[in-house]
Amino acid sequence: MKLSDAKMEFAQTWGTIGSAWGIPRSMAQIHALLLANKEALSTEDVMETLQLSRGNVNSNIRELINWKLVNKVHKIGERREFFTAQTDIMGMAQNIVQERKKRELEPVLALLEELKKANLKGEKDEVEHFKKLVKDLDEFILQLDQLSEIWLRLKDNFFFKKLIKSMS
Amino acid sequence: MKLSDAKMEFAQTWGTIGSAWGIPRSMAQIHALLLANKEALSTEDVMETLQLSRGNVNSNIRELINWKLVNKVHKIGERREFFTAQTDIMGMAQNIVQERKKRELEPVLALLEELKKANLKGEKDEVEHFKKLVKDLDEFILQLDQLSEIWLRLKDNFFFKKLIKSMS
DNA sequence: TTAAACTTTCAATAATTATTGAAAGTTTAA
DNA sequence: TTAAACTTTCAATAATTATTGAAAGTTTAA
Repeated sequence: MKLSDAKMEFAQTWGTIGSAWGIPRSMAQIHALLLANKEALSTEDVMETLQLSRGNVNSNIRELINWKLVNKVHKIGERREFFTAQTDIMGMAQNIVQERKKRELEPVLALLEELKKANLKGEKDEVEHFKKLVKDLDEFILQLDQLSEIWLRLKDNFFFKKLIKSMS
Repeated sequence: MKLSDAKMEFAQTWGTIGSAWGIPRSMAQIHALLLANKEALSTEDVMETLQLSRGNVNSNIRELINWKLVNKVHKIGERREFFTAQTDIMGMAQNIVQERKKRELEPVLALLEELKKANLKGEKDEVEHFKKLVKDLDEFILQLDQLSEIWLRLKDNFFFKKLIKSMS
């Protein structure tokens, strides 16, 4: 199998998975392509390989940079910019989790806060049920936060890793 | 604030969050509505409250049942079926994780397996880089599995919870 | 059986989201 | 300065995904 074919297949699959998780297909593809290449690529390289338009590649790369998944690289003697993906996979996952937390967890927390404060008018049983739901969701999100702490530890704490394993 | 308004707002927000995570908006809305209601609701109830068509509500409820997030309820003396959401939030999260694992993790594993076996032809450095990527992703997925183990423990192991906390 | 009550399916359509690519903007070298 | 090299923007359009609702299917009670 040719390396370039392997790269393409990887980019394709990554794209499909990504779009199942609400990440734009071409953003995921570009990310995969940069992950798969040791050398930094230019916008033009990416356009050609993945058959995407300039605008698309340009804005998706910028978005990937926002997510801290991709870095700019300056090559001496070259005008245009090149890009590489963060190769530390655990760090990558960390960044994705952080970004999504910021984007999606915060609105939920705001809503829960509002609903907790509200003085709800309605049938007693139903009000109780709803209040419990809000409380449970709040606890749930707290646990998510705890879990992301563990995740951070797993990344670089070998002892902790072993501990987890031994408890399984 | 009227309880019914709180419910609607909750359903709306849940729908928005859901769709950011690749879950169809109306599926998430229906789920939220059922979560918010103590009493089981009929297809008709949901249609009316969320202003959705019969077909939409019907198939999304079936999908929610597939995900084990919603249960059928038979009311005596009633022909039609009623539905409630699983109220155990941790169990709910568990089910969501499991379902997505099945749907999206498995295809990645299959791809990685294939790429690991492949005899890649190409420039040495680049091949090495790519092989490392495949290996790293494999390890990463292993860790995700471990994490889901921890998640299971967090759900009902108070001691373990404390342990984690004490290490923070 | 039958017919009313209810559920499911699925082709047509609407709504949303991603993509294009030309034009405008910016940077650099000379 | 200028003009070539490069990047960014954004309105138009394409592609995808969700939704509708009527028709077909199924179940139940009598």
